This record gives sequence, C-alpha cells and structure tokens, in this order.
Amino acid sequence: MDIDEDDEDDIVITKRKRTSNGTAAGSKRAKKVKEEPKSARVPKTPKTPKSAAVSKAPKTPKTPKTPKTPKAAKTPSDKVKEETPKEETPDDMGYKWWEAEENDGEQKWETLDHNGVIFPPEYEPLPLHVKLFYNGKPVNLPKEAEEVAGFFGAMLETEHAKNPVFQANFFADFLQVLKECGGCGVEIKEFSKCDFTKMYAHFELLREEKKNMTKDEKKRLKAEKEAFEEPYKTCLLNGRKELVGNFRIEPPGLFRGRGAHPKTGKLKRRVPPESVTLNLGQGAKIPDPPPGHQWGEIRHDNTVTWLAMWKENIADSFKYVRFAASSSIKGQSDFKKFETARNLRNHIEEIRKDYTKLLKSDIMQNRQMATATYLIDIFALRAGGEKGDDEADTVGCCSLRYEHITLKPPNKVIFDFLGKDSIRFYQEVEVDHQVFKNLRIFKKDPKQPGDDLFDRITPSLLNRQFQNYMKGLTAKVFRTYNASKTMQDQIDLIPNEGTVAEKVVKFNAANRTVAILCNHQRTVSRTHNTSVQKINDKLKELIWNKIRLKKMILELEPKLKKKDPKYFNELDDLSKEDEAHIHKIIIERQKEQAFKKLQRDNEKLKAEKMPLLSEDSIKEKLEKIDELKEEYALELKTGKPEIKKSTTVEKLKQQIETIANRISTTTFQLKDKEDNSEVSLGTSKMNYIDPRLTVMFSKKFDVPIEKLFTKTLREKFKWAIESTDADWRF
DNA sequence: CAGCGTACTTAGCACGTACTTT
DNA sequence: AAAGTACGTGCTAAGTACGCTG
Repeated sequence: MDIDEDDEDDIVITKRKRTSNGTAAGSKRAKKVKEEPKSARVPKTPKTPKSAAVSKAPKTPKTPKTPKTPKAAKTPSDKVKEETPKEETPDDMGYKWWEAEENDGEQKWETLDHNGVIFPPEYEPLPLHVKLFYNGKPVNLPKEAEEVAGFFGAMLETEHAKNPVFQANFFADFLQVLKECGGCGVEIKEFSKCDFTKMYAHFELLREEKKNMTKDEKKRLKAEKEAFEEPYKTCLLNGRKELVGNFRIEPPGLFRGRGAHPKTGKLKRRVPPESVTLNLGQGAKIPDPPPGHQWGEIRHDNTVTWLAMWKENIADSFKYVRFAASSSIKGQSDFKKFETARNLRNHIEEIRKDYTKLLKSDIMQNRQMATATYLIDIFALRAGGEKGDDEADTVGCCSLRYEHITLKPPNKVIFDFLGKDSIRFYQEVEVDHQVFKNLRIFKKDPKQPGDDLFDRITPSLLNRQFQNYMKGLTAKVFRTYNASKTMQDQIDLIPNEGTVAEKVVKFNAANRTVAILCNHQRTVSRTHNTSVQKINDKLKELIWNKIRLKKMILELEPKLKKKDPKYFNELDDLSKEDEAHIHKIIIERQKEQAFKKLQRDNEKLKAEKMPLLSEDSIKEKLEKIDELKEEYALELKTGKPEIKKSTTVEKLKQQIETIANRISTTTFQLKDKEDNSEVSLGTSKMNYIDPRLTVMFSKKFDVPIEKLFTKTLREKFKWAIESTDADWRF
C-alpha cells in the first residue's frame, strides 16, 4: 500500500547539493558484488529500541562545568605545583596526578627522556635442509626472499593462507622481494607450484621444541628477556618515571587485514632505524641507534604524547610508540573523556528535543543531520567516516548505504552491515515514525544499492553541530555517554544482597547489556559447541535421574501421585530414545573409567617395577557394569526402576532436592555461557564504562575490586579506584 | 569545504598461563 | 597429573577527530 504518499512531511527541499561526487562516490561501491560477509555472525534476537525521550537528566544550566580533577582530597595542591622540576627523586611511579592541579592546554609535557625502541632480531636463515619447493624441486632462496616465504610457510594452516586475496598479495610481494635481491636461479611464476610444507613442518618443530623446554630453561629465557627490555619499559616524564606501552618496533610479516581487506597478505616490511623518528625533551640524551645505523629524525615536540614513530608501508600511515595505559598522560585523557561524556547528561535532553524537531525540517541536510544523530544516540552507531577502495568495505552511520537498511512499515528497520573490524551489525528494531519516514526518503527513487543514505552530511559536519551544544561533544561521545548511562541504570536495578559471587554475576550481566548496546562481539571459541553439548548431556542425565527417583517414590507409594500431581507431572518428559541414549552414555563412561583406572594403576606399578595387572583384574567390575546395563534395559521396558530395600520416600525426596539444585545451577551456567559466547565484555569495561561506576559498585556492594578489574585494569584505573566512593553517580 | 596528514582511541584475536575438572 | 577451559595480556589493525592547506 501507498503509505503517506501525500504526506507533506515527505516533501523536503533539497537546498545544497553536495558538490563534486555526490552520486559518483556512492555508486563506486554499487558495482561491488556483495559477497556474503565472511565473519557474518548469527543475527541476534530482535531488540526493541529504548525510547528516545526517556532521559531523566535534569535540564541544568548550560554552562559546562570544567572537568574538575577527581580529587581524593582537595589538599595541598598549590604546594605540589610549586615544586615542579625537581630532579632528586625521579624514581617514584606513584605520582597521583588526580591529586595535583589540573593540566589543560596545548603543551603535554615539560621534559621527556627515554631509551628509544627495541628492534626485532635480524632474520636468521633456515637450516639448509629446509627449503621452499617449486614445481617439486627445492629452491635456494636468498635470505631476504626466504624470510618472506617463511612468513607464509608459518601460516600455512591458518584461514589466511587459504584466502585467495591473501595468497595473491603475498605472492606479488614475494616475487618483488625476490627480484630486488637478484632472484634464485629458478623462474618462479605460479603460486600454485610453490610448496611450503617443508617450511611449515620446520616451524612446527620449533614450536614443539619450545613447548618441550624444561621449566628452568623457560624461566631463564624469560628472565633474559626481562633484563633486556628493562631500559625500554619506562621513561622519564617531567622527571617522573612512567611506563611505556609498546616499545617494540613491529616485526616484519604478512599483513593480516580483518574482513575482506584488499591488502591482506601484503608484506609488512622491516622497519630500519633510519625510518624511525624519536620524540624527546629538549636537551634529553639521544639514545644510541643500533650499531651501524642512524635515527631517521629527532624531534622535540611537547604538544604530542608519542615517544617514537615510524611510517608503515601497508596503508602508508604512522605507527607510534606511546605511554602505557596506566601512565599519567593516558589517565588524564581517559578521565577527561569520561568527564566529557558525563557532561553530556546536562545537554542530552535539549539535543534530543532539537533533533526530534529537526527530523521534520524542510532542509534535507538538516533532516539527515537529525536522523543520523538519532541513530547515533539510540543505536550507538559510530560516526562512519569515508573509506577508500583499498580498505575493507565497512561502514558507520554517515557511510551507511542503501543496501544496509531494510524498511518494514509501519516503523521497523532492519540494519545489516559490517562495522568496524568487519563485525556484523544486525538489528531488527522499531524506530520513531518520523525517522522511518526519513529513511524512506533517503532511499527514494534515483537512489539504488551502492548509494549513500546520508549523502549530504559527514562526520565533521555532525561534530561541528555537536560542538554548538557542548565543548568537546563529538559523535563518539554519545557511545561513551550511553554506555556509562546504561551501566549506571543497570547497577541501580541490582539489589544489594547475596554472596559476592552472585553480585559479580549481576555486575557482569549489567556489563553485558552495555556490550550488546555497543555491539562488542567475539568469535565463538572453537570448543564452544562441544562444551555446550557436554553440559547438555550432563543436564539430560540429571533430569533423567530426577525422573527416575520420582518413579521410585510412586512405586513405594502410588497414591502420592493424586496428592501432588504437579510434583510428578514431568514423569513422561523423556522419550524412550533419550532414555536409552542416557543409559548408553552412563554405561560407556563407567567402562571407560574402569579401563582408565587400570591404566593408571599399571603405570604406578611399572614405575615401581612391579608386575602389571591384566584386563582380567577388572573383570568383576565390568561384569557389574553389564548387570547395570541389563537392569537399565529392563527398566526401559517396564518403566519401573529397581528399588533398593533400604530406600524410603524421605530419602528419595532428599536426593531429588539435591539433583534439582544441581539442575538449576547447571542450567544457569549453560545459559550464561550461551549468552556470553559471542559477546565480549572486555572492550566496554576498558573503554566505555566509566571506571568510577565499577569502583562505586565495588564499594557499595562490598565486592572486592579484584573481582571486577584485572590487575592491568586496576593500574589503568587507579585514579578512579582512589577517588571514588560508594555513592558516586555517573 | 575537500582532502590530506597527524595523533589519538577503540577493537578483536592469538597465545600463554592460571585455574578447574576429570 | 593430565587434560580441558577460562582468563589475561600483548599485539596491531581499524576506527574517530581535527587542523592545515590549497
């Protein structure tokens, strides 16, 4: 049917045209055949969106409170400020920036000293007997080319190595390197004639050897590594010791792009010191470059926070060596991030009111702006900047295309697209009516698959609008805000009762709501299905056992069935087949156990040089098991389990009770496992949930923080742990 | 403004290790 | 004690954001 064809809301003035490549840019993707996303995960069960207008945030004065540093105690901060560059005790890592004066501005540091970076070890040629085979014959590769071939050889059994794009990119770069170093005497032309299996086997062997090293060897190696890394692990920032994050230059290898990345498999080249730029304080000692080398450049830029940088050859972008997450610099910016997000609560009401109005704007650009804001706010979409043809085809809000949404009147929208990291975003939701109408307009006639839905706006345009409401407000802040707000709301729903373990489970459930909001996924572990199957089997067996015990009760006192029919109404829940299957499993397991025990005993005897036991020794056991088997068979026929003489109804009821408990805990565990199998909690805990919420929960609910934050997270969020109390609110 | 360069946050995966279970 | 599983961390890819330039 023709809904609202005459609705005047649908008439939008198209004021400004997007200049250069309005449609051209859109349709370049159109040609692309939409391959089934490789990482496509099973769509989640449909969700209903939270309604847009449920903000409880009070409409408060618009003057943004400048983020106050989270002062544990607002004490002698002036004092701290006075004694700035003192160089007597540069060793304390316990600097509490959150107790000092805040530092806002362009300049990021006063002095910076560090020892440079660690380079990966030189390539060591393979032993002479390990070769690449071409056309069935071993090839003598120059070491530069051998290294590259080895990269592929080591990955032979991975999914990457089966990917044609990966193969092609690798092969092209391999041939290039081979050419650069003068060839190998044999004309290598076809990838399919290359045989890496000998190389693979060699690497497997090395792995095996490494695994089989004795404990002491491993320990020694680890200690050596520690000692070597020691100087690089820390640096001096304003005279204070701080941890460095990634102090190693990335080793060469084959680029492992995520999703359908056009450049996956390309050679990531070795980074020479000559292409590394160091950033140090003026007058700081310049670390020695590796012997025979020079640093590319030395800078003294105190407006940035990186210690070293190099250009990478895949996307031609920069890689940085930075401070660790627990450093004061990162901590401060993390704190600022959460304060900005928190500040959004003072503006969100107005923002929502405005975009709701603008959804009906006469100006197309405004309508797109309002609609995009709605999607970012309600569904936590990312901004969605433009991407090139040489990157994986993934999208966010502003880069959504025609084919990414399906409209189902009256107001249902199905999102289906690949987001960051080629993670599938699939949601069937109901949206505001005007949003629905707008989306329909954005898909209207000349538009076709491949075209941008939002063809008149960009993330920077959006962000510029956001700044009008609040300093520092950008699209990504909405994700942080909504994530933390959701967490606060979820925590508010948790009753303060039960054991610590129970409270942790509740906390994780709240955490999970946030992770789902942000679409944080993980691949289900390889072993997931089997382990679920195992738990299910266990569960079935428990249920069978329970039913069986109830049947026994009825055998003892048949009239109980009438008295309490509910208690006995599950008696026919298991089919004969299921029952037989369970019998089989039990029998097999018992036999297996008997044999295993025999083996164990024999090993012991062997060690003591005693005569071994033969299989006859467990004959008796096996006979007993066979008896049981027959008993079960009979039981299956009659439906009446055999009863021990000493049994009473009371005892049976007691046993049933125990089993019922086990069933409920196991069921719960199973559900938890399933619910969590493809949701990743870590990302939201680390990046989106204001850590002060977690600390507040810990204190208010009396759950040790160790149960909520790992050691690294405790270090990263030390500022929150030391400055938050039980009644803190986001 | 587009388009690029730069700098910073966010993200999942691989792998080693710690912890449980059998 | 071995095997299986869950957890924690390191690694590095993939985003966002923003200023500058022509």
